[in-house]
Amino acid sequence: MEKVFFKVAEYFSVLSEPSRLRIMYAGCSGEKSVSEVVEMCGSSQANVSRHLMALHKSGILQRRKEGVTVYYSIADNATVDMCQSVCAKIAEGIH
Amino acid sequence: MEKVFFKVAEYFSVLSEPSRLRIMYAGCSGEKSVSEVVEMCGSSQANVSRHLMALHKSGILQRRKEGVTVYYSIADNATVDMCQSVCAKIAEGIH
DNA sequence: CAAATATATGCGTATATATGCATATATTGA
DNA sequence: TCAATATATGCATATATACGCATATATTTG
Repeated sequence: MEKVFFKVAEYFSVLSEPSRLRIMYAGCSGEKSVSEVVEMCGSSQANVSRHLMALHKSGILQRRKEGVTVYYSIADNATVDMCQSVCAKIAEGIH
Repeated sequence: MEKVFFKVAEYFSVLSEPSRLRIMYAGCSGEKSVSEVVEMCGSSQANVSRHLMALHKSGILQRRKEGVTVYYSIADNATVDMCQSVCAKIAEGIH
């Protein structure tokens, strides 16, 4: 199955952007609306919205709409654990 | 530490290319020379060399030179385990 | 319905990078 | 030293995408 390489690459690709990792980090403390993430991350609303959507489409974040507000939350703890492992590995390297 | 986001992103970025994942897969069966990887992956020598170098610089592959031949091997089993976990997750999704 | 608020998206641009091609570099052997 | 082999790299190009900006869409409230 040659397609798996592309799927896996696509998955890692979602996690290969500092902005999206910042958003993931913001999400670690619980469900957040788009505006809340915007405030926490200091990026533009348009970009945050796009990044959240990307994380959602890849299955990493859940999306819930309540009125005009959209809430995103971690759907896949395995991904967060993975990010933390990598963080730890890198922190080791820095010391 | 804001820099961590960039470091982690950079790490995932190395794994976000099908060609490099193919090379990683080739490396799973043990140490390989550049030519061997070229033959296994069907990509050009120039590209394979560059990808191997990238994987080496990120600390995922080890590099050993013996005469004119350069051998690369998995230096970081954690990364391979991670790739396999992601593979499994994706395989689930496909069914 | 009009205004305000929250979110998503179209478009242009700048930047990163994967690849092909040619070539440089290094090592071995005749 | 010259040729052959293995690997690395410079350069041009095509493609992907993050971002800013403006705007569309949806929902609530007056």
